[in-house]
Amino acid sequence: MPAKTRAEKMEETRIKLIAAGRKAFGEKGYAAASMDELTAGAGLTRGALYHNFGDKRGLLAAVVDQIDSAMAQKAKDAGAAAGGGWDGLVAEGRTYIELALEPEVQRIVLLDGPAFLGDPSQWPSQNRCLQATIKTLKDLYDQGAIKPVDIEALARLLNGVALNAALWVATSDDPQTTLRKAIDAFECLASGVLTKS
Amino acid sequence: MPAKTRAEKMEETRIKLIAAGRKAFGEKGYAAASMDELTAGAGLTRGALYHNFGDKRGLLAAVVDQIDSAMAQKAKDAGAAAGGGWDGLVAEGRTYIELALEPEVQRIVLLDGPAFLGDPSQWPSQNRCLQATIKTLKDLYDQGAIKPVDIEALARLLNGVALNAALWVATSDDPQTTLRKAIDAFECLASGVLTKS
DNA sequence: ATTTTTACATACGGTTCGTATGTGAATTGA
DNA sequence: TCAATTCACATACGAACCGTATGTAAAAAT
Repeated sequence: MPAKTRAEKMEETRIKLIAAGRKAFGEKGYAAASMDELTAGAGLTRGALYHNFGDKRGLLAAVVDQIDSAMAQKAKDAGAAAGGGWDGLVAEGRTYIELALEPEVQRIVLLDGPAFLGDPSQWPSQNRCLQATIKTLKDLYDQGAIKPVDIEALARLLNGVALNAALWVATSDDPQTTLRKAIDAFECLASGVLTKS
Repeated sequence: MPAKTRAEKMEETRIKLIAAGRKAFGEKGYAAASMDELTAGAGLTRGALYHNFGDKRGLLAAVVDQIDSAMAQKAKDAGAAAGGGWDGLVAEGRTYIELALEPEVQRIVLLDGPAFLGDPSQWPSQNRCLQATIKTLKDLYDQGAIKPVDIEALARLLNGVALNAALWVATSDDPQTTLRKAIDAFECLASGVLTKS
C-alpha cells in the first residue's frame, strides 16, 4: 500500500469532520453544538474546520447535503419498488415519514437546515427528495390521474404533510398507534390530488 | 390618575420587552439578535429580561405566542365569516397561508420558532389552532362529508400543510405567485378528506 | 415604622466564534 | 537530490455573548 497523498488525507479529514458534525448537530442541534468539542471528537481542531468549510454554516451545509442525498435515494428506491404511479407516491410518502422519524433528519435537515441555510430549494443539493416527489407526480399527471394543479406546489405540500406526520409520531406516547393513524391520514390527504377516488 | 401599581409596571416592561424582541428577532433573526442591544433599545437591561422570561428562549416563546395567537384568531374569524363547513376549512387554511407574507411571521414563527422551540404542534398557540380545526372537521364528519379517518390525525396534518405552504411562501422569491400556487395546492390536498369531490 | 419581598440593574466568569499567525510535512523544480 | 515553496492544519488571541450571582431601591406586608 503506497503512502497516502496529500489530497487523500484531506478528503479523510473532510469525511471525519462531516461525520462529527452530523453527530453533534443531530444530538445537540446546530446552535448548541460546539466546534471545539466537535472537532476534538474527530481528533482535529477548529483550524481544520475553517480551512475545509469556511465557517460553521459551511459544515452544516455539507452535512445537510449528505443526509439529503441519502434520503432522496431511499425514497426513490421505495417508489420504484412499489412500481411507481399512485402506489409509488404513497410508498415515497411512507418512506419519507419513516426517514423523518430519525432525530438526525428532523433536527438537521428539517429544522436547523431551513432556519440557518434558508430556502431548501436553493440548497446545493437542490432538495433531491423534493425532486423525486416532483418526478413521481409528473408521471401521474402524464397519465391524466392528477388534477391540473402546480406540480411543485403539490410536491412541497405533500412532503410537508409527511414531515408533520413524522414529527407527530416522534413526539407521541404511543408511536405504533400514532404511526398507523398518521399514514392513513397521509393517504387520505394525498388522494386529494387524484382526479377520481 | 392614581399611581401605577407594581404589577402594572411589570406588565408594561413585559410588553416593552416582547415588542423589542419581536423587532430584533424579525430583523436579525433569533440567533443573531443580541439581548444587550435588544433590552437597551427598550430602555432596560438583561436583568429585566431574565427576571420576566427566564432566558432568551423564553422571550422567543412569548413573541412567538403573541404572533401565532393573532394568526390563529384571524384564521378562525375567516373560517366563521365563510360560514363554517368545507368553505370555512378552506378559508382558515387560506388565511393562515396569506399571513406568511409578513416578514416578521416568516422569520420568527416559521423559521426560528421550529428551530429553537421545537415542534410547532406542541406550542400553546398551535394547540388552540388545532382544536379549532378539529371542531371544524367534526362538524363536517357529522354531516357525513368526511371519510372515516381519525379526526385528530387529519387536523394535525392539515395544519401541517398550511404551515408548510406558509413556509414555502415565506422563502419564495415571488411571494404573490407562490401564494396562489400554494393556496390551490392546499385546497387540492384538503379535498382528499371529502367523501366525494 | 420596620421588615420583607421583588423587580430590575450591575458585575463577573465561562464559553464560543472567527481571525491572525505559526509549523511541519508534502510537493515542486532545477 | 536538495532547497524553495505551498498548504493543511494547529495554536494563539480578541471580541462578543449568554447566564448567574450579587446588589439595590422601591413597593408591599406586618
